[in-house]
Amino acid sequence: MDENEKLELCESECIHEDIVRFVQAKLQPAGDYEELANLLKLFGDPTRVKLLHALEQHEMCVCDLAALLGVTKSAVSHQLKLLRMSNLVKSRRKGQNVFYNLADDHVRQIIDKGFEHLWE
Amino acid sequence: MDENEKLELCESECIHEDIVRFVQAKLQPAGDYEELANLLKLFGDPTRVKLLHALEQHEMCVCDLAALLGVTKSAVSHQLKLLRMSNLVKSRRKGQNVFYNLADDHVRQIIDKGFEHLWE
DNA sequence: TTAATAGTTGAACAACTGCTCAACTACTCA
DNA sequence: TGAGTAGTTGAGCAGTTGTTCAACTATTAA
Repeated sequence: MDENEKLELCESECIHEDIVRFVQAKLQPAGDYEELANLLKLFGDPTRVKLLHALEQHEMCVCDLAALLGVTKSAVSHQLKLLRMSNLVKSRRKGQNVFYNLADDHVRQIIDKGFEHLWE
Repeated sequence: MDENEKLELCESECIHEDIVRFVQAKLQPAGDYEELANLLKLFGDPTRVKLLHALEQHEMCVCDLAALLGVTKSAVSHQLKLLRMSNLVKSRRKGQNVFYNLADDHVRQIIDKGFEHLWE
């Protein structure tokens, strides 16, 4: 179903067609919102967002993070895997430890904007 | 259980205590991460993030959004309620229509950072 | 006042998510 | 090599979430 069909099939009749078409033209392809949601979803869990904020402060190994967050190493490792798959964190092994770091500065920026919204 | 107890009770023994305490001191109170996660969670659904990105382009009524997203007015209204409760959107009634707008610029900034991360 | 359209709400359900547990691999040191 | 610690993984589950449906309220126009 293309975008025009969606407009026609809609249950409603109050649609401001000119505006809807204007906005439609500015939106990204549907798949982009899927990807974006899958990325931003990772910030939507208290454990994960605390974990990310912690890694903003200093690189840490899985044990450190588990202690800091008060959850098992397994739980941390599961979350880190998701974050790694979305390129939010990167890891480096040093002996028995695997140290985790933020992959780039976007994490910090998103978390900062979130806190700004809450605090302002 | 305070933060020191968490450290002591942890199953692991490899903890880098100095680093963990250093990071601990920089973290926010636990409740802040709950709030932050509840906020950012709203960006973690394709329908909602598309809706927000659409409102970035122009204010729209519920019918317009339903047509644009290809979902029912009910679904849109449920989502808008969540977004309103978190001060991400605001509404104004004009006759039979209720027009929705972004409440401030944080939405745009968070979505932009998300797309940046995906595209860079 | 009545009919019509816009929008909201609560219940119910299917799909998803984050945790724990147990079993596994990886590395180190004696 | 073998024991010990760090980390990963998959299954299973309890709790959560996004949608639809049906019933409701709000506003307008005749």
